Amino acid sequence: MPELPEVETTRRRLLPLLQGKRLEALEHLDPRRYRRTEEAQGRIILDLKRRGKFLLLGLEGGKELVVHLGMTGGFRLGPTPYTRAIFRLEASALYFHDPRRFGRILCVDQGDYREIPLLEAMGPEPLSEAFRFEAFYQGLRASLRSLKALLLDQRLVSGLGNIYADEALHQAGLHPARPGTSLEEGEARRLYRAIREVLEEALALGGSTLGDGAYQQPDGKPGAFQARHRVYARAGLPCLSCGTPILRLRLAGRGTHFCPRCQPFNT
DNA sequence: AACGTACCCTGCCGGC
DNA sequence: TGCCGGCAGGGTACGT
Repeated sequence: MPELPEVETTRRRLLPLLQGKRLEALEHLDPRRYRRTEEAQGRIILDLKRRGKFLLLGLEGGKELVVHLGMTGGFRLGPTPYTRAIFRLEASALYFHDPRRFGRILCVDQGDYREIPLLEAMGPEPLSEAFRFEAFYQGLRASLRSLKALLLDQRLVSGLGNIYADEALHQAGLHPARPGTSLEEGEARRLYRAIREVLEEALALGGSTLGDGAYQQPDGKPGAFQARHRVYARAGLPCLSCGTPILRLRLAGRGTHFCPRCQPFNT
């Protein structure tokens, strides 16, 4: 579920609750998904960073706790029927809520991501200076894969998931099935800009909360960006730009939404 | 190496 | 009403 805007919002809310606190215990009953957590126990939490959709808790003594929320993971201030792990702090606790159990927690030596190849291969942060148009364009041009698949891949650019990939492609006016090799420089430029704009706007609104409200912040607050979705989960509804019904197809194994008029395959 | 597909989990929703 | 298939925002493990 959570993509860059949701994970970054989570990081900002969590930081004041975690920084400088001692992680007295990390309780759970699932050593397969939450690995070596005992190595994190008893350590002071120094900082909380984000890389792509990963949260990175820096711990004293050179350890690091890597957290991925998966599709339905999130932190809560109190227990829920789907609490899978509990972070015990000195005078408080944080509850890791994850109905589908796709989330992962792993304690590593700081910066040692050999067990997490995706984190090692992670592309640049789209809202940072490290995201360079030239490298992005060359990466697109080098692949026959669809734009949708390339945006979800995390290696060309990090942090996009199904929602923001669809929204960025719509804003750029590009058909999600276009192969990377087919992009002209001006089209790639539009996509590059659209990615930054969509993510920035979503971040400013605290991300997206869909349907059952699976995603919310520790204090229970939902995001507000879902009201701004222009294609995602709008199959059959009129395009907000031109009125043509939004289409849905399966691409890179995921539901993909686009406007056939604003995002024609041929340019 | 680079693709696609199945799979991991659980809940919900629509159709019959 | 009840059941069943399909679907869901993430990533990985395979096969080709």
